Amino acid sequence: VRYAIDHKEETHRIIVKLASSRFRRDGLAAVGLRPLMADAGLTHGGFYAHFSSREELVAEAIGEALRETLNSLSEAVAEVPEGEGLEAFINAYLNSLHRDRPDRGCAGAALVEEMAREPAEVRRPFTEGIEAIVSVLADQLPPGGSEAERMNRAFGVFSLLMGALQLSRSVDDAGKSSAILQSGRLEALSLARLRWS
Amino acid sequence: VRYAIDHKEETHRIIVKLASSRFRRDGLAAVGLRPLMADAGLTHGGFYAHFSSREELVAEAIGEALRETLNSLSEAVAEVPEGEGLEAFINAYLNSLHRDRPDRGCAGAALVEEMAREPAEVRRPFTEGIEAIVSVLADQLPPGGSEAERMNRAFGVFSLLMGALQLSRSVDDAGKSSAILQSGRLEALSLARLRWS
DNA sequence: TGTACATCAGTGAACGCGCGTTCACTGATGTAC
DNA sequence: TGTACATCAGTGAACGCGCGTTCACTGATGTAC
Repeated sequence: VRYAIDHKEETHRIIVKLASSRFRRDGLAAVGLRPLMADAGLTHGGFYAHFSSREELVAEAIGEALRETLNSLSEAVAEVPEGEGLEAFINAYLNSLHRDRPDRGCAGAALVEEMAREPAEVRRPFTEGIEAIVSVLADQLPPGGSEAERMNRAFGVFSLLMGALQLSRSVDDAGKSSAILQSGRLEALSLARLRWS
Repeated sequence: VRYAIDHKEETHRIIVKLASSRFRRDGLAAVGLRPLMADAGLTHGGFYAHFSSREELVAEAIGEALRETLNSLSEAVAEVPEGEGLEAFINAYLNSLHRDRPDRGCAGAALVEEMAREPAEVRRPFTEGIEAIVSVLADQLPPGGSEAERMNRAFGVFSLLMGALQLSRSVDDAGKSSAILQSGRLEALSLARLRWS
């Protein structure tokens, strides 16, 4: 079969996007190449025309997932008037829709544990993606503080948001899950608004 | 072979303890029953004399892991004078030793993502274990606030600690990892000491 | 214009491997007589 | 006291299955002549 000039690039892009969703939904370990390629409308043998190994796909998919999250959080912040970006960020991150759709959500919350066991090739795009997201949050903090202080606080608030989202997904009771989301938003906001020391 | 009366119970206990370490270190998915039983000095066939399925082991091991963490955090708090329990808890949770030994550490930080995909049988002991740990933290908060407010704040602080520990394990740079631990301790302490509204 | 050929994204059988689970069997000891 | 037997935690071969990876092959199209 002879294809259009950009056909292969397009296929590559589709596989990465699909993988970034599957990895977030099922975890890195649970995604097989055969079902993945089948979902993309292909057979498994073609995989190695696009990637040298499964690990290369993981690295690309992590980057893609965090880029999506960065974009959607940046949009949520950009949509509201000056000064309301902090609440917009927190509300966009910690809500029941994000809890229920990990496949479209933050790859940090979905994959951070598995990242700890991955080689540098995979951890690098992860680290960069997380830092970019935390930087957006740092920009929404109240004025004041040094750049380092602002990043430290943003990392703290982001850790809280990520941890609370994970707990809301894992707890064995719908009421407890909602309570974690709601109190998480309040506590994150309180910490983010703490005066600079 | 005929064994001592409590021999089987002892073997059962050893398998659960070993599994709780392996699960935390390698993730639920990566632990096979054959290597696990071999580590316990047994062959894989004997597994089903102790557990009806792998899932039953997972549920028991989660409970065991969280009980260990509860005990070690309770001890850390009990060792210091009245009023210093909060700092003791935070410092015991967010440090480089805990970061580097997930197999002996908090099962929340190590397994919360995988819990989200497990059946109720496994999520129940997880939820109970996390609540017990958060209760210990709530008891260390400064006086004031309703019981609900205290638990909400404790959940916020614990989310921060857990998220920061995970990020410190996943980031691709030793300096960044240390910075996350240190700023995490400070931010967690600031949030925990916020006056009650 | 018509024909032969090169291209190359994608196909699918095959590789060795480890997985969870089942089950007929082992064999050292305590018990019954 | 001596012998036959029941117990049962643990053994290890076997089951079907999906995994990541390799590789000889396909076949519709664009290009060369």
